[in-house]
Amino acid sequence: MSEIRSPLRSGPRPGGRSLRVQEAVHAAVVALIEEFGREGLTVPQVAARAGVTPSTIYRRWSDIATLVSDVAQRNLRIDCPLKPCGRLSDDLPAWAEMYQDEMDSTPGRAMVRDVLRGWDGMQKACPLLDAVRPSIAMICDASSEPVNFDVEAVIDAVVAPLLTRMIFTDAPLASTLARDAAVAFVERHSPNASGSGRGQ
Amino acid sequence: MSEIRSPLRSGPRPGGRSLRVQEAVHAAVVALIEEFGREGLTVPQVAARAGVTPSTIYRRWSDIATLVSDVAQRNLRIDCPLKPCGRLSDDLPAWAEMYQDEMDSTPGRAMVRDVLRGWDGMQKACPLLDAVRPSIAMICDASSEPVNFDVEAVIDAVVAPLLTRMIFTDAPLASTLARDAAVAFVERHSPNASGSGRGQ
DNA sequence: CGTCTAAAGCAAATATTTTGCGTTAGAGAG
DNA sequence: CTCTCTAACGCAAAATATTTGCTTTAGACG
Repeated sequence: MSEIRSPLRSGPRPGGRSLRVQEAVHAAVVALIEEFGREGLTVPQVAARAGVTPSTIYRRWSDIATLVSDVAQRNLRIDCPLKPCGRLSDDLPAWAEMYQDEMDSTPGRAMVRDVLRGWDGMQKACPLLDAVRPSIAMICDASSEPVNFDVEAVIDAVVAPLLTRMIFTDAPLASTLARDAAVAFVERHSPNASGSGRGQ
Repeated sequence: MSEIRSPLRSGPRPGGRSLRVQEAVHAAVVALIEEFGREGLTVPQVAARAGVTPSTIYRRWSDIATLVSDVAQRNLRIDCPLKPCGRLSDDLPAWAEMYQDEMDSTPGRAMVRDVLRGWDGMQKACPLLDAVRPSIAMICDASSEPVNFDVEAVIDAVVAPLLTRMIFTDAPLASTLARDAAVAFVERHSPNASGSGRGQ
């Protein structure tokens, strides 16, 4: 198999001009948000900065919320610069803490907000969970002991409470919220768990 | 202490005209959404139906997303028509199933979407969790056995995974998702739990 | 190199949002 | 009860944003 010329194959006219326009528009959104903030960002502004006409943007993204949501998704890159040591009771809590720090920050929250503004209520809001699975899987794979749970269980136990409380709670999150959840989760699934224990 | 005359005390001019305007506007939003759907709903439309001028709406709510979000919050009334029998292993899963049915329905999802559109990323998106706590507390109170967990733990274990997967997942939810989570949760906290077991 | 078309440009037509200023309802004092 | 005072509303003009019909262009494919 020789190399594929076009890197994308989604739309009918993927390469060339369309791509350039998309990149220019995305770059303009990033630049303008960084410069003036998300508030008051308008399509004509973005169009001017990107060097395209507003109608181009309206036809492709329909409105500013969708566009910003699109950009936010592209830029969600919570890479996991984590070197698993092989012990789940260390690795999972460490990752959880890092993840919380990323998400519960000004840019993290802004990303979630922007992405959610473009959500239609039916299809998923964004590949946020997809972005997280590889990190969790990597940690599980690195475990020296057998793992008796799957990635989805980790999402339910540590990611879900974090996101839910970020979005639907007023008070600032306890800084160890995700870490604690991860610790409890690992404890619960360790082979020599004592059972019942205390709540939470 | 004698009775307070004004039922509201938030704004500087709470009763009378302001209140009438707010009610008319809210009613107009509800009616128009029911009639034509959320798509394409505009401030001028709402204003016309409510019998007020657009500028009134703009000054009070700033934009249609905020207004719709506001309305959605007022109408979130997931009442719990549930008669606890006193056994957590029955009551909690039953409630969880009912809750999922409410939330993962067309109107439920629309409500969450609308509410989230108005979220600013910092303060909580809506009192969704507050609305849920009383139901859980009622079930716990009705339990004939001692309860060794708190309401927040239930939110983390059953509500959070449900909401997170509704929002950040593509595939339709398993209809027993919340129920299963509740069953596992109760099991985990039952006095005679066997411990480790298999994950999820 | 020529054809064919999705996507971009352009500009006129609409629709919306913003704003300044006059008006009104209703709370509170006397 | 009447008077005063002001937050919130109405109105209309101005400023912006959005939609739309038609033309032009880039680039995929034969």
